[in-house]
Amino acid sequence: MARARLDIQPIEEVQSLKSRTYDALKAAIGTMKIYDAGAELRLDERALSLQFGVSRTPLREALAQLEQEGLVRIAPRRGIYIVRKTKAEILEMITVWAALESMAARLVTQVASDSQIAGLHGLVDTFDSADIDAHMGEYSDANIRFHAAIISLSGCKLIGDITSGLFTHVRAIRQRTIFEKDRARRSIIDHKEIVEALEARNGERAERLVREHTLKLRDHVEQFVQLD
Amino acid sequence: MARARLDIQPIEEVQSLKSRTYDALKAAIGTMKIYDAGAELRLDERALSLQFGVSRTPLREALAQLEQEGLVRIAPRRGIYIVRKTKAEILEMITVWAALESMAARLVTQVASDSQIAGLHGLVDTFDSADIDAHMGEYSDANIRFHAAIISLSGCKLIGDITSGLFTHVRAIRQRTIFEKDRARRSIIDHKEIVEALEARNGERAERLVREHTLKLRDHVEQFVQLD
DNA sequence: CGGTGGTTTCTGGCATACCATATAATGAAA
DNA sequence: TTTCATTATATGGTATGCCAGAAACCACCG
Repeated sequence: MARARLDIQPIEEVQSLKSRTYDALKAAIGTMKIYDAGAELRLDERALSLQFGVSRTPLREALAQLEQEGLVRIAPRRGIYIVRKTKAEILEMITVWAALESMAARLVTQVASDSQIAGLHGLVDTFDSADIDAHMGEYSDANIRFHAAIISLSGCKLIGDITSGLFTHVRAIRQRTIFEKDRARRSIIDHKEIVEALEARNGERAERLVREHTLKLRDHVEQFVQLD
Repeated sequence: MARARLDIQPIEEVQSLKSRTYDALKAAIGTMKIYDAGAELRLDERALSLQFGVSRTPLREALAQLEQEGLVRIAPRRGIYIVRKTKAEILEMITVWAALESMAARLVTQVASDSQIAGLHGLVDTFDSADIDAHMGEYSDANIRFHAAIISLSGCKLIGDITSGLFTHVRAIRQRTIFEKDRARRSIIDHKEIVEALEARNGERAERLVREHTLKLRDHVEQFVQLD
């Protein structure tokens, strides 16, 4: 089977400066703590073009895309500002997330293979209510991957695209979300129920569980996260 | 009370060329029959900049936004092409639409006023199964407005934004969808049921009805619309 | 001391010129 | 006549300069 063959590497495709600037800017904004009090939300075209070492043209095209995506707001002759989402907007994003991921769960019961669904256990069973306290960080990652896995297994690329776009915005708020032990514990229970429903190919139930699970997060953020 | 005063008009805010070019391009692409056989999908920057009477810079920024939105694809040094969505992508869009509008329906039962919901009757009761045949065009419009109204009444701006983005793409396919009398007739029945569920403040039922209604469209497109 | 009008500066908007590469056209060699 | 290498051209990518509007600054006047 294994013949000697050329290991063809994809040609080193040097992306355009616009595209690379877009990625760099998006990453920079993503890691910035834009919700901190003294955060500098203003961007300076000329300064950025110096920092990135590119001219203003590709930079502006990248900014135009970020504006389209809702990450920055360009005020003509006044400045370019990183957009701070309001609490209401964050809540809307979580609501949309709930709608999309619950639909994804429904799709999973229709299109995913048994082995794919079984793979979800690896992201859930590892954690026990008992030792959650010590492994909160790991759990947080596994939590994200669990939801990403459901969306991925749904086979619907568009749901993945939209939710990843939402995640870009919500991520900034995430560091402000306090992960209480109790919430994590109940979250694990929810996840196990969701996996059960998926395995049973019960689309209605899986959809409902995912929706309610995410709407719990919505209510939690509404109640406990302060932004404005 | 009424003193003589200057009737101040808001200054006519001239939008930027980038923004106006964006709108013009989007409209132009939207009205173009891009799924017809001999459709010219290639765009020429220089030609467009002449037609619009603007330089390439704002035009390119507008194109960058349209690329972000998925309406065009920019191939470096090869050309700019209007994106033809595949059938699979269209189906995904309708699926996402179903997820979002069903969530919107749920929200309507929670936040909309009785009078707002009652207003939906105007978009439904007008049509009778009997005279659908004669007023297919009108019905088609009312149909769109009905769904838009639900999304609007949900109060969730984000759902509106995303669905309007989807509509931009689906609209192009719409002209290929044959509106059979039978589908329209059943569609009206569905709508009436949806309004009933909304009036009863039955979130679960409204959500399910809207989801199933839109998934019917999905199945119909999957079965009868040929694209590729 | 406060406010008003003018001036400077800062900042994004736009036009233009040039660059690099992909593709087409051309022509010479087999 | 066909093929392949060379050249020309077309097309998007990038850099740069100038423009106009907005904000900041400042000096003058009340």
